[in-house]
Amino acid sequence: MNIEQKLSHKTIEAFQSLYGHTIDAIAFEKTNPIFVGDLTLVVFNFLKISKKKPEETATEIGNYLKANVAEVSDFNVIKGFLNIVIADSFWLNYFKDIYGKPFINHTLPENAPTVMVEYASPNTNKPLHLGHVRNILLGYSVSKILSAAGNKVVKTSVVNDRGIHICKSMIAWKKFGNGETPESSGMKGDHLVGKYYVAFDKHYKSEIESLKNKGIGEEEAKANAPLMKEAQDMLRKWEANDKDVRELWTIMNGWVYEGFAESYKTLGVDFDSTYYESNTYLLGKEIIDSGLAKGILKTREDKSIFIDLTSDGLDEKTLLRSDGTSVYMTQDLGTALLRNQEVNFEKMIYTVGNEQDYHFKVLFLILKKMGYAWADGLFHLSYGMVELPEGKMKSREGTVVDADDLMKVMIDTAAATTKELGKVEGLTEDEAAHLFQTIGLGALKYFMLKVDPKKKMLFNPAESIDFNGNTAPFIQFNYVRIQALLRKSIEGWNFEDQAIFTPNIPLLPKEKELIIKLYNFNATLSQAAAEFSPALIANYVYDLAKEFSQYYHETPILKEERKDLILFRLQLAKTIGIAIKSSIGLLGIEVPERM
RNA sequence: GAUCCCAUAGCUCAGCUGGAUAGAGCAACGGUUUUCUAAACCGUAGGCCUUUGGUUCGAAUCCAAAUGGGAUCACCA
Repeated sequence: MNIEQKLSHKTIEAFQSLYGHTIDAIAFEKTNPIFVGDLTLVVFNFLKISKKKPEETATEIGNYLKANVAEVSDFNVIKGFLNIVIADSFWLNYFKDIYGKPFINHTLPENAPTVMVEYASPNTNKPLHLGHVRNILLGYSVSKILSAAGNKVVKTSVVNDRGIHICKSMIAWKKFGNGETPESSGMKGDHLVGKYYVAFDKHYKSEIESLKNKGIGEEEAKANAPLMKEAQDMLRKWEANDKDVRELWTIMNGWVYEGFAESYKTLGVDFDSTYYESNTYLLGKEIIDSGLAKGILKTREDKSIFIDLTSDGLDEKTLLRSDGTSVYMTQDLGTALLRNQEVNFEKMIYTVGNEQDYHFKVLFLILKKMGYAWADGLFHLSYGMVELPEGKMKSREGTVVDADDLMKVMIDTAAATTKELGKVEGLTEDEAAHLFQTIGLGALKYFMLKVDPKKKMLFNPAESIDFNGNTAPFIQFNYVRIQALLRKSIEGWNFEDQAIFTPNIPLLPKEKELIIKLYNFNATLSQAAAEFSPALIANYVYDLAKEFSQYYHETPILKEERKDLILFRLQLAKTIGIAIKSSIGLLGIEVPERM
């Protein structure tokens, strides 16, 4: 039982004993820093029960708690606010309990619930871009958070490897590629395929123009341009399993996968499973049949099948076209069912942009209406678009901010800044490269994850590569500073061997604050897991690092004269280091040992 | 036309399960180092929390409407 629960419990007891009234729940909140105290109870709501003035009620409760709860050392009352002071010895004992223990328990209990997290979900006709980066970082971080919170997490991805888009790249490559390969060109595979996607677009547009010059209307020109005809023809051949088309498709997708793998590796993310739409696009018929049998789905006169959601405030949604082929929704229904059969998840998180809010609302509703119990565990982790400042980064037709370019810029900037600060001395080339990557990617990841997922975010290239203030490098720097402190201390004496704890040392206000921050780790983790929000972790770890930074400046540690204080401060610093590493690790960010 | 999301300092964002004087970072200005590594710390300045109404002892926070911004409403994915 934690201290809040104990206090709540005792407060309920107090109401019973003082006023003969039973209350269900009591919530303490953090005391506003401008007042003395750690936890505060607002008593306005209970005046009807006490039938006394706010001050009087608060004082009576305060007296009861002070007398009956050992940890309560004092209290004060201001208007209807009862501020409770928790004894330093409680915090010191708490610190003693957690010292040397990991913040995150990596061994899961037998009965840990299984959660599937989907993210990335790229198309195979072009490289990853800025939008994918936010998606991937969010999904990966949520996976880590859920895992740390005691779930068995299965990271998964759906690859959109079929359709007109990849046929466009294939056609363009056949016509203009002259057999170019990643090996022959030295280009990353996904970029090579993307290049032909852009080439298709360019030639397609000029075809449209020339048709329009012949007096053909825009719509007709778009539909009848020879290149588009060829792409559509290729898609039909693909669906008919044409040997040549399938072969080229396999080769070009293979290039893209190699490219993606490299990007994922640099980004430091991975997956436990991958679903390919070429395998799943026909799924969902099973659900359709069962839905028809249950009378949930209906057939129109033209044989198309739909579900009527108008009573739920939504529209009619078609699930099978009149020619019997399936649509996006059908495929998602089928994939959800397949995944549930395969991994038997309790929760399934879809990391997909908010432009698909409606799609997922409908998807989940249909599955619920179909009676699948697991449909209640489905969640759309919806995130806002990444916007760019106007006029920037739009120079190249057909490309937005490329993920690989972006990572390179971040790493290069980290290298330049590190060198400028003269911090590369004594590092081997490999060590330096790893450091630049840790800092550069850390900055990028933190920049994207510190913002509430559902909000759209502005990506300003100039500001995002800032390494000062509320950034990952600042947090990493504080971790590094702690490590330096620990290294220095070992030269003089081994504090580890003297882990004798003195619970009656004087605790500085900042030290108490830091211990409370450590104490809050578990609550923050639970909340982040419940809300699927890496931003909460980002805020937590920044606060912790900032508090430590202030503490470090105002408090001597190794220069302190009392040995027991040196010991305690080193132990505190060490524990904060572990907390920083654990927390920021939940964002997929590493910490260097030196920087 | 309908539905959904967003609106807090010049900029980027916290705070939103109602509480006491709304917080950070960046940018601006001024300080701190013969060092437990300054990618740091301290200070100054900067706010009608979009507007209007409602609920409440109490509203940035909850409700309603308005305004502004974004998204969605295919037998596309």
